[in-house]
Amino acid sequence: ADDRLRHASFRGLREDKPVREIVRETPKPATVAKPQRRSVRLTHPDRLYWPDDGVTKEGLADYYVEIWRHIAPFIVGRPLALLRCPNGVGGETFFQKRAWKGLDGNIVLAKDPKEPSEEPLIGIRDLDGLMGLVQSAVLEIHPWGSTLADWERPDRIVMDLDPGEDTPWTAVIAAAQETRRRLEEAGLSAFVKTSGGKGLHVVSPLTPTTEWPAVKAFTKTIAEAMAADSPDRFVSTVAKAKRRGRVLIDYLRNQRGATAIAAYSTRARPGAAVSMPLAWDELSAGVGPAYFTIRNAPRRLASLESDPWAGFHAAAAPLEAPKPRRKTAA
DNA sequence: GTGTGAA
DNA sequence: TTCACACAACGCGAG
DNA sequence: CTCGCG
Ligand SMILES: [Mn+2]
Ligand SMILES: [Mn+2]
Repeated sequence: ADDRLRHASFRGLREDKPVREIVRETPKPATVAKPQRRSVRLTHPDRLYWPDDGVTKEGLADYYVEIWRHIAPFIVGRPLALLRCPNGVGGETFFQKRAWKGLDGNIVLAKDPKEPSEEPLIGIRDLDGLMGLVQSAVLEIHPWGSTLADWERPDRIVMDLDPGEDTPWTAVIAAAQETRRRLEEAGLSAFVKTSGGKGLHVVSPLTPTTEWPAVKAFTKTIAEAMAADSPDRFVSTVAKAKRRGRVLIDYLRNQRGATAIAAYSTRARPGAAVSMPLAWDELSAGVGPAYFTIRNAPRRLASLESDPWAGFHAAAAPLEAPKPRRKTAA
């Protein structure tokens, strides 16, 4: 069913070239009952949150109900930073990390043990919580890398790969592969997703055994090594001036309190893209960072033989103290 | 999107 | 009752 | 210290 209008004026549209298995024709028989949207009522369900794309508030809720089982492990039980856009993309937007007056009852308060006198942070427990976020006009969900069960020991690393101006997409793919190599060399597994914006994220699941400062130091070492080994391809500092033609290896997502866009979260930009987990062999010129959207993501997930990130949580490994490179005799 | 307080 | 208005992050690294 | 950054 081809629904809702697409503005003909929206240029830069991907001409849905079928990319191998990325989005399959025949959906798998859908048998599992979808979780129903329950107690949370949406005000203004027909309000356009992505006006250029014809996506409404209710469309956003439908998307999250549909992909709930995929997104849940990445957003439940963690402090969340939120990007809210009550008037949709194009209207005023603001980040919010602390509880507010009148927040939905399904959104939980989480007092940061490191700042007992501050307002609590925000979390969710279940689909109703996510629906509460939708009702609050949350268009982007940015979780911490650690959980409410263990604030100080992250259970994932994110290497955020951002192309500079004039950096070809193939260079971002190469950066992801190089990042993967180095993470695996350290005994970790590495998974890749589009960011829904301009780049890629390489994500490693961790067993939460190492505290933030050591985790950050580890990721900084990787970023700086990459920049040192290929100064023409990579930079590890955020200053934009030096990025042209290169890829920023942004390791600073890996600090206490820092966040990165969640897998499957929508982005508050024209196009209604989402951050989409991929298999490594799906990386290609034809699948850009914003290829997957609210519209085509559910189709992809319903038709995939196997979720490329199915093994994500089982693949968690401890971050070992960096081994001495090789022991030199004597 | 929501609570507040003035009109 | 209506409506204008305020409010909703913040820490880090570079220079 | 201010500024840019995400
Ligand atoms: Mn970044
Ligand atoms: Mn990025």
